[in-house]
Amino acid sequence: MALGWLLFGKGPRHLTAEMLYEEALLAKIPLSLATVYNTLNQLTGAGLLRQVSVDGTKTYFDTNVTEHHHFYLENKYELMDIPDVNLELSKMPEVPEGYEISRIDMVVRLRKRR
Amino acid sequence: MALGWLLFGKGPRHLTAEMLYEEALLAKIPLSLATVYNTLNQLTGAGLLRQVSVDGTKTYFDTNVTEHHHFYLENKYELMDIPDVNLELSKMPEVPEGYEISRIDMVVRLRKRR
DNA sequence: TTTTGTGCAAATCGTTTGCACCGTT
DNA sequence: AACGGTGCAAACGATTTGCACAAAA
Repeated sequence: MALGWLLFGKGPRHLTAEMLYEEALLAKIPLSLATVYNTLNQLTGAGLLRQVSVDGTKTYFDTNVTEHHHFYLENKYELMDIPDVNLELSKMPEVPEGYEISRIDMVVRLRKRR
Repeated sequence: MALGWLLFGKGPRHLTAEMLYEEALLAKIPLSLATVYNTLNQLTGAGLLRQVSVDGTKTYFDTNVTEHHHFYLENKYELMDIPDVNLELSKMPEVPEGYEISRIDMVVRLRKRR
């Protein structure tokens, strides 16, 4: 419950288990990292969170479960929703026989311009 | 060297460190998993392989380093290049101030049609 | 007393690192 | 004798699991 408030209490967010764990400690909610993981997984299973995989290390959880894509700021290791809704594919790839699309994950990786 | 032959000896491939390790053992090339990882990382650094992150667990390495996207067969945990080259974005999202696009990773997740 | 829910210590698993070994200069 | 390259045992970090404890039935 307490984690739910932290997660959904202030707008859309992208966080890792570690980040939420730190927030919980700051908010004087005593729990272990394992509990944070288990909670995040349960919420994901219930369709309240969406997992976003960016680079194989940390897993991000997104409180925005609508269909959308992400910017990844490589310098800050930070995710942002891509605001432009009508960013669309001009042409869907033809899907192999016997399969259907389950989800499209797009990550636009951004680096600081020098 | 031996790993190079396995990797590039027979067409474009998508494999994990573990998969290449198994192949090496079958080919009677005695080495450790750590060596496979180190070799894959060196080849990636040299621009001969491309890392593809699909779901946060295993990391895939792709021998095709040209710009392209992937299908992910969820039932077989298998990657495929998306053949249709002209799968393009109709509209590039406007990138936040001070940033430029470093790379776009798109994974179209496929499930078996029932 | 049994059953159900909750939290976490310890285990697991993919990956990286420090260092020992060996051939070369 | 010093140097450079190679391979791997052991360490590491993110995540999962089995189980102990507690509250409810």
